[in-house]
Amino acid sequence: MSNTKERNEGVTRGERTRENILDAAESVFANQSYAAARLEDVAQQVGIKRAAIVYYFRDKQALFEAVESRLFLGLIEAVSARLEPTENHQQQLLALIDSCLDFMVERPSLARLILRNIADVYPASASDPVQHSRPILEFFEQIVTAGQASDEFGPVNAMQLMQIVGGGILHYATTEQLLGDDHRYQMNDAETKEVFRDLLHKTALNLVSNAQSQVH
Amino acid sequence: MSNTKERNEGVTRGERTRENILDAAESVFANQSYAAARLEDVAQQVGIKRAAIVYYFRDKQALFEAVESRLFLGLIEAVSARLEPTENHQQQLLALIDSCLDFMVERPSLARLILRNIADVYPASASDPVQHSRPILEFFEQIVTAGQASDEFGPVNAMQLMQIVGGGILHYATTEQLLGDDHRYQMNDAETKEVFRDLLHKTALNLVSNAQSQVH
DNA sequence: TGGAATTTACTTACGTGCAAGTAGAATGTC
DNA sequence: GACATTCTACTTGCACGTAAGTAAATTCCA
Repeated sequence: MSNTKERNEGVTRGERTRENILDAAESVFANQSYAAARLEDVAQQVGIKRAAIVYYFRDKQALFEAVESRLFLGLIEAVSARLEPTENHQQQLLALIDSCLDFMVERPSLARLILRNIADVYPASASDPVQHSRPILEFFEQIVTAGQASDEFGPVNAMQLMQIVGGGILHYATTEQLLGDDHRYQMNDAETKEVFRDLLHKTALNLVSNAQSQVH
Repeated sequence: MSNTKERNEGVTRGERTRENILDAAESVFANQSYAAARLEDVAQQVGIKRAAIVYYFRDKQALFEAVESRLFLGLIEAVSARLEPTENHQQQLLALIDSCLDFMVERPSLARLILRNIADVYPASASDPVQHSRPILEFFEQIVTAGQASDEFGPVNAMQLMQIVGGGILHYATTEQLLGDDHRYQMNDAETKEVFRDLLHKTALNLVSNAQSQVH
């Protein structure tokens, strides 16, 4: 009753192994490119032999896609849960930003996969490189469009706004160890994260505001 | 006189080949990860055999680092040229942003390499993943710090500001073909680029402004 | 209920292909 | 003719995929 092994109701050993493989593969595929990632490392992290992976996933490609799907589904679920439709488009926009930020900070593997998908002209996954991101893009666009229709937002280009806000989130979630000893931060630290969240909010609200640009 | 081949004053055949290899390698390394990139493709683009590459670059690694250095040096040069020191930190900040945006749009290969460097926990290049980016980071930080010292800027975190602005630039320069048929844009199109530049300016100025955050 | 049949969950071992690297020959150029 | 440049032909090694084997768990059935 006390330890985890005994209270996994109806979860077979195989199902656990499968999850373990996915977890390991997530970190392996996040930390290096698809081509550089080795199934040997995945197996080693799980504590099984490489060939055993094939028992659960047809090949490297299938494993990768399973990892990708699981991550994106998690994101979409997390975002949807926080997007209870409101009349207030401003709050929806901020909720979308918040949920993305929180999820990426929680599972930076996804941020890394997305960076790679963007950088790769021939992505590791399927033919359509944004098939998984699309729902998020659409959330974003719908909110902005709706906000503009109700005259709550000014005429900003939704995709450009997303490039700035989304770019910020992705980089916040991936450059933790990268900025040199003097600027290293902990993306998970509550204080740090809230400061960054405020910057994102400020940016988003400023860019969708109806006020005339102060530039020029 | 008219074509480029004829007016390379004192540039030997070998030097031209070397440049051609670098050009080809730049596109090959930009479009896919280091591990996925094939020297065969580089050679083919140049119109030589793979072994000939070795005559100029010791191995794949050396070629990659040459490509990386050339790109970063180009950026640093372009940025420096536009950063004539002024009293006005605000204009310096905008000049830095402008020069980065222009360079990335001109040579999106660099943007892709940077995205990979960020995503990779074990980057393709040397041990220090930001060795090449550092000068830019420092420009950025110095400008913000100086602006704050002179009370021109408010107390924003320089690195977080950079994550947002820099993230925006990198994504603008790399997602041209990615946003689906409905949102495809041309990053080089003057009009489109100016609109995006304004968003970046607006964002940067808003975030460094002394005004109290409107959020909360 | 206990032994046989079957399935689950792996391991060991091998084949295969691809891309990098290497050596030396051939060709071009001044 | 000598040096620079490029090619042909080969070796090496790695990582994937695949096939065959096995122990332990589960199910079947008299």
